[in-house]
Amino acid sequence: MKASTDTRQRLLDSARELLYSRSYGNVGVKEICDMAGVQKGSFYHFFPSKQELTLAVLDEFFIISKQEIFSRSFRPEWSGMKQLNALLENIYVFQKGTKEQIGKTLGCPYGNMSSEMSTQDEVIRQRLNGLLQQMEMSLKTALDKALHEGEISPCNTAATAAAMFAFIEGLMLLAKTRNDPELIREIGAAMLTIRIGETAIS
Amino acid sequence: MKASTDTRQRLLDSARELLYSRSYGNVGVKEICDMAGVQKGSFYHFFPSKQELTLAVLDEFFIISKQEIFSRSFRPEWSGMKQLNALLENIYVFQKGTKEQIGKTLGCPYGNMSSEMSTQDEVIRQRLNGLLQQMEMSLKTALDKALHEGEISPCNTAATAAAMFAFIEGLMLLAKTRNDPELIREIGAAMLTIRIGETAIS
DNA sequence: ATCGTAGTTGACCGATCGGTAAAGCGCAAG
DNA sequence: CTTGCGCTTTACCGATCGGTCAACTACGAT
Repeated sequence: MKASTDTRQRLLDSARELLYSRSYGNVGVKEICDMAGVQKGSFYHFFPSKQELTLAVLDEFFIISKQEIFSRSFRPEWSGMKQLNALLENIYVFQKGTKEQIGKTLGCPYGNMSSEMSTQDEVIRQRLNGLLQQMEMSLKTALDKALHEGEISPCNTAATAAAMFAFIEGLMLLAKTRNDPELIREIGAAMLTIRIGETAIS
Repeated sequence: MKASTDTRQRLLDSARELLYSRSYGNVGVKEICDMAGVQKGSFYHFFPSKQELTLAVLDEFFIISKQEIFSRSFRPEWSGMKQLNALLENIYVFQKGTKEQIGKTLGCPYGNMSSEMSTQDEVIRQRLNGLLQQMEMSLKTALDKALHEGEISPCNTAATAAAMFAFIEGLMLLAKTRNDPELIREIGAAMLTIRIGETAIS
């Protein structure tokens, strides 16, 4: 065939969609191949195993997340708090998008994968943990900015960022369970009230 | 055999352990039967399908949660805020227990199941949603108590309870991803700072 | 003593699982 | 023209999947 070089990419795309909308254990490589229009033997030419495919999907997801969510939220010209607000809004828009497209609120791809696989595949767990830490760091940077610009009073920004990130993950999980992205709008703003180690002066 | 009547219970116990420590899609009914010392045909005498077994496991998990976590947290003689603090502590103790026993932090059984199954099985999703709402209601009751006793200033307790619950779920998910229950201790207290609809007077 | 029934057993179903092997393809470099 | 190679195709592997089935056992009620 001539469609040669994009075969890997089509496999990646199909796998991303299927793994995100379903799960690791409930999606077979046969199904991924069918959606991509690729033979199974060809799959194993590009990926040595389902596990490696999953790691590649995770990495690609991270790139997409940065493009669609993070770069649209953490704009340098915005204040720290405005950045955090934008993050919530962009997450809402993303979740609402999938709901309108396929009728389902899918939640966080990393959180989903972690729930299922963290106890079963140590390599995947560590990859997930690394990606999650990077996102958490983005929150901390925004918080540091907010602190530096006087938007918030002094606190432990590292711990607060971790707590805010936990809140976001839980928020997406609950939105998925209710199959309703509006939950993000309804209670998302509570994230901004989270604080750890606040030195309550004045 | 003579072990007749407890066969169903042994199946339930095995399934609970396996589904919690692994996942739905990665645990087969054969494996559940083996652990329970039960023949597969016998399994289908008690449960019409893997789905029904899962629903039963969820219900039993809820009973256990109430015994091990909720009843030890929401003691009527305690103040609302003390109850919420106790909840965090009991969750920590529980997660730390599994880590010490099997070396892994398993997170929330409902959150795990929801992540994997909410998009694939509507019946399971609804059951999960119902259980989660009940737990959220417990938080609201504690918050109302705290408000009534003057521990906190007026706010939207229903929305605040939902936000606190989201935080807890995210907290357990992150602890699972890091495979470290200590995270619950490190940032768990942030839950108490969450507030929605606070009418900031004075 | 007999019958109904709850429970058990082990074989079996077609389908799918992740993964392998080998042969064949088009194409570019020699 | 030929060789080598990236890629594709097809058939296949043993294992497991969720679920079914009929035969069988043990026991309690009549």
